Amino acid sequence: MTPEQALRLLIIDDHAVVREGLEAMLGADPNFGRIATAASTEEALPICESLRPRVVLLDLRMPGSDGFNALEIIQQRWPEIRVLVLSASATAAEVKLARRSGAAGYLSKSADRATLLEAIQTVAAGGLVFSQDPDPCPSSCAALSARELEVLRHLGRGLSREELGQALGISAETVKSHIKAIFQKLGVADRAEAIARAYELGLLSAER
Amino acid sequence: MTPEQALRLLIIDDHAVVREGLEAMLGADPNFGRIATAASTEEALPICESLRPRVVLLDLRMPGSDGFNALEIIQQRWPEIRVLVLSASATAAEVKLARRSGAAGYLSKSADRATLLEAIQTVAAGGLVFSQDPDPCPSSCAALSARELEVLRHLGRGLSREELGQALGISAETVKSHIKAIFQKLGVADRAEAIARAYELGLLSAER
DNA sequence: GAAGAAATCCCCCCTGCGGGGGATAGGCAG
DNA sequence: CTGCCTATCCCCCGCAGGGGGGATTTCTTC
Repeated sequence: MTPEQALRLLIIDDHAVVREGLEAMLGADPNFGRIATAASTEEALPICESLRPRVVLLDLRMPGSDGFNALEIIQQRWPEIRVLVLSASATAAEVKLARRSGAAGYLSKSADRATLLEAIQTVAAGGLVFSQDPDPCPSSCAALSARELEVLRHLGRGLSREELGQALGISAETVKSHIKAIFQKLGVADRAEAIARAYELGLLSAER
Repeated sequence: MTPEQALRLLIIDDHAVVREGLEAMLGADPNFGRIATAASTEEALPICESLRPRVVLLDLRMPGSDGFNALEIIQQRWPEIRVLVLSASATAAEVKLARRSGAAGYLSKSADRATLLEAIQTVAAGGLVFSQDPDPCPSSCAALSARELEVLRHLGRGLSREELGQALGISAETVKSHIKAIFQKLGVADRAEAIARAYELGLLSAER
């Protein structure tokens, strides 16, 4: 493989162990050229500009700036960059969202080395890697509407219907309707269970 | 360093990336002897028996069997093994619990290579590593008691006070007391906010 | 042994929550 | 044009949830 064909790679992950680990794993492979690392979105953008990596390995769960944020920015500025999302937990909703946001692939960190290498090659070649969908949604997994998701987030902040209505500029009764719909779609009975389910499904994320 | 002094190590983490990553990082260091890896508690125990590692690197967040589970079992069977806990998020409550469960150290995955190596050396030497507490708890971060944590988990399942009381074999009034204490310690106003805060603090985990 | 925390149980009170039943308007697809 | 979905708003009603007071026992910790 000539140097021109060497695959330039950027790893974005806030965990040093994962960064150095991936670097060590992939650096040994002759297929890869320069491998750069970044611990945050802010750090990553200038590197994208200068290095112009073919593939970016991106961790979605990062404190501060959301991983989705980075994904969208990168896809907007450099559409030719192939983003392979690495995530600790593969929620169906997250995979879907990542796909829609322009990711070329989605891989669990539980994936072994061979799977990872193959996935990188695939996305570098222009392919998609959204193989395994362990789909944690049992049935009737109707997606929440944007409004409902917004209401859900406010529920997690402990707002009452009245407060929530003021926050969104709608009446408390409307809030009630949304909450009712949320309960039905998530198959839960009260707010607490709704929040728990939302975290399990990845609709809400712990890292903020 | 003679072979007898070489530090035998066991890495327990369900993420292949982290496992191979750590192995690659540490394998290069001449201080270490054999390095074994395990993806689960079940896998780890026989390795502990045969390898008798001086240090175990343990990821607390593992699906299926809880990381704490592994920690307690290892400390009970092989008290001489030094367990260094590696976790994605360093919650004060988790650090405390790990310490009480017999861990020799607690390190965030965000720690850099040098910090990690130093931490391993320290715990291997019999020292403790509970250095940095970036303490995500702003103030009055009293740790939840075991009972309160149990109540909290049931809250996330949508149980009423009465149901929860029956589940735990106590009266609904006692449940109320526990919930009250939880609200106070977490600084929240209702169940939904409590669940959200619990996920943010890592008291509850999306991986189950 | 005193102090403290944790776990258990009890009282009153009142507000907000959630279930049930609606209605109206807009948008988008068939 | 006729559904279908979403978002918006309204009513009644009963009870669980949460705030405010307590109390007792056990256990650890100093």
